[in-house]
Amino acid sequence: MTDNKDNALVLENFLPYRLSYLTNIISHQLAQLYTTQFDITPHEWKILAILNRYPNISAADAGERTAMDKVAVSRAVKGLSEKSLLHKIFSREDKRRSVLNLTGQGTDLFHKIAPLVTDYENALLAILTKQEQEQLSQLLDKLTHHVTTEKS
Amino acid sequence: MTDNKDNALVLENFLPYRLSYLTNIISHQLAQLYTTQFDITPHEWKILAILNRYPNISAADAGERTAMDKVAVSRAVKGLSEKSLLHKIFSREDKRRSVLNLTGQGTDLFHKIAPLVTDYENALLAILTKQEQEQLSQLLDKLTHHVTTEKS
DNA sequence: TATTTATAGTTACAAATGAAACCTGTTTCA
DNA sequence: TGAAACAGGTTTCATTTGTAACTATAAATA
Repeated sequence: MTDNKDNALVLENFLPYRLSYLTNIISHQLAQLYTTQFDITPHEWKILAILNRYPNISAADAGERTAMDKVAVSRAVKGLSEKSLLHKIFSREDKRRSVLNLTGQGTDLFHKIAPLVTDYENALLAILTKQEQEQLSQLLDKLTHHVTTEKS
Repeated sequence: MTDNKDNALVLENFLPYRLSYLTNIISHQLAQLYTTQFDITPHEWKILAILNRYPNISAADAGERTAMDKVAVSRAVKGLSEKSLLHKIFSREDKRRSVLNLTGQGTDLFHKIAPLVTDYENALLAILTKQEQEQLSQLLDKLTHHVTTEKS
């Protein structure tokens, strides 16, 4: 597969670059939606969202589901906890393992932010046809599956 | 089991999240390809690639083409320069403006790294049909155009 | 049981990043 | 002209992030 003449590498046509360019803009715009109005970081928002969806999970579980590393999770949990947005205890069966839950305030905040980000997503999707949305979803699945299962 | 009546925000279905997840993995794998073997950062690699393609451009031009901010460009240029991979002069017409070029060593390094990253891209694309590759390209264009023209 | 190995989470330190201040040189325009 | 505004690039400083070391539990094994 190394049959390329390598000056075929043109950054603006290069798939990883194009993906990264798009993603960075979207992530930044999305973060703007809540960092400006609410005192919460993107990492904290992820944890807030995953705990709304899956209560009672551990920090490790949350990291698994959000693809965040454990240090980032630990810091986000600490931040949310200090703002009284989540409640942490340790499991009685396994005292190493945390059990995380949103507080009432945390749930309230989630419900304030969620419409903002879903509106943003909807605006994005609205420029695609139903068929294109489906294509995009399948392409992302296919690529994600590839890069997560392939080993170097 | 999935009690999510309040709204539709489910992280694992959320387009910006899925995009970001995929992109982060790809960026990381890609960086591994050259950071382990060569003493060069991702920012430096971007500048190396863009200068191979467009010699004699300024730092501002390079930033424009790579979507890097000027501080990141400045540091990458400094790093490459210290490794004798690029040569910087200032324009005679406008002494503020830099004129950047790869050195012989810089060009050599580019030609070592380029096949690695294009092979990676090809392996990614190989799991898609020609038609899917075309779809992906069009979808990225459409989304990118939308998020860059819409004012935030 | 005692010893080692592994897991969950935190902390410490170093490197990367971003925002703003800071040159220096160029343009604008009264 | 000459002050003000602007543009290209660099530096500074505070924040974020990632890697590795560390604490404490739990599981494996011998």
